[in-house]
Amino acid sequence: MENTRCENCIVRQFNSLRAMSKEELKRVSDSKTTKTVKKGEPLFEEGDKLNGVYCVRNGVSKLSKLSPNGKDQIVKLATRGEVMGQRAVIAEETSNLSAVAVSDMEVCFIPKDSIATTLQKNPNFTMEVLRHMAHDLKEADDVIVNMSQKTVKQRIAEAFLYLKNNFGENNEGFLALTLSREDIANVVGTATESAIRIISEFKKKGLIHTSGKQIGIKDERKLKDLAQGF
Amino acid sequence: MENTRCENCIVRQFNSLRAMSKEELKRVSDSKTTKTVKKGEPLFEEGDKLNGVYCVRNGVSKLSKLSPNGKDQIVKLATRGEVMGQRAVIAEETSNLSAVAVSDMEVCFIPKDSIATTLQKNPNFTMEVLRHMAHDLKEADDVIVNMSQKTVKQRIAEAFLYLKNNFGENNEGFLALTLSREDIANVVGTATESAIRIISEFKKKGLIHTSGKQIGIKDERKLKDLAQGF
DNA sequence: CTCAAAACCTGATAATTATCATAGTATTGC
DNA sequence: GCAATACTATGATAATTATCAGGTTTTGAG
Repeated sequence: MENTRCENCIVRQFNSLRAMSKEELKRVSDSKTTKTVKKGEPLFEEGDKLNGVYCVRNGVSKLSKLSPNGKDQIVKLATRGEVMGQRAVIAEETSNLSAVAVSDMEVCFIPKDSIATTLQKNPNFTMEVLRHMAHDLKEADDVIVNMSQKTVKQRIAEAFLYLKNNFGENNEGFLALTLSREDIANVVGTATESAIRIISEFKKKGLIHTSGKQIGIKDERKLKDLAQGF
Repeated sequence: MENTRCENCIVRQFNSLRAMSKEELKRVSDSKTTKTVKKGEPLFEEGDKLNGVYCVRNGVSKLSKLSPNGKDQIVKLATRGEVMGQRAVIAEETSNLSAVAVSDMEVCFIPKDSIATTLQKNPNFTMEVLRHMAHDLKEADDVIVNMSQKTVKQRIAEAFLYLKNNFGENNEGFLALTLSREDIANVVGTATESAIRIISEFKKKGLIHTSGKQIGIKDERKLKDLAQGF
């Protein structure tokens, strides 16, 4: 694998690393390692002590947490440009989430030392990280409200719209990110069978079209209305 | 109202203001204003532009978000030492949450300027804020999992345990923080009637005792088991 | 290619939760 | 003190969601 320098990495534009100085970036670049992770493989597990953060260059990872009843709740999908493990490294705690690739990925592992020293010395960088975390926190609040106040049907409609907005569609009109039915159920927090049933219903009503695992949005207007509760 | 100086305020130990220098603290103290807020009164509303943060000296506030179906979801209860509005001020966004007092409160309003300048100049303070936000984010993840994977019964059991652990009991063995049934329902994300029904059931089973609005924990062991799903 | 495992799908049923209706019980303002 | 108002409580019922059980289809390893 060619070892692209962080200085030239486009992905950096999307995350807090853009607030680093040339020298800081150089140090990060020298200490980082690039890995490929196949779909289905874990990056880290809940409870792991993380020695650094993972910057996503390509692909998507699900961040999930095991609930006492044995089900996995997907809390977030991390894509190109996102930095995973930041929270745990900053709080100096073990990870509260597991990360598993849902598509083939290319990630850069950045040891925590180079992050920690920059955090102490470059207030711009620290502020940038802070802003990102503030954004994540707001999103988490939104998820809490959705989970507790919307029906499964509404949440699934919303999930499809989210997938379209964040990962786009391929040239056949299907969502570019294909999740298994089980993963969809774990995003919205329901039983796999319930998710499948609602997907079938959406298909029957002409809101979506499917082909195997693939799902495409057919009537975005109606899906949006449904997500809002009409 | 006597205007206690931040320098001497014990509450400061619990939040990020403890990372401020003497001079910074002095500036904050000079610019802050102290307010009392009666139970039921709002501190700010969802969508408000906040010109500063609120540091809780006494009392408790609910932080909630209106869902499209018209129900209010309580996302967090902020108590002594907590700083409200931090997220919005840092992200330079309007507040995504409303804050309403659930008991009589005493809060200090700190204009954002004195916060912002300290954020830029004192990396220790920024890091401290970052650590607090990292903690909040983890808690939010936990709430998401609870909301989506646990039953209403489990969530109510958990809420009572949470109230005991975080706000304690009075000398008659009741939870020190008394919430209305509606607020309990809004914490847990269910209909008020459902919450009341389950509270009655818990009482009948000897898990709790009640007197008017007041609730006391009687069998903590069983409540814990229930919250875990046994 | 083949076949076993995994994923998907549907039906029947049970459990959970929301909604509506109604009545009792506190609280509060005048 | 009393009426208006808000809060608490419970029943009846409907809607939502989970679970179990069975198929079918897809996938991937050998």
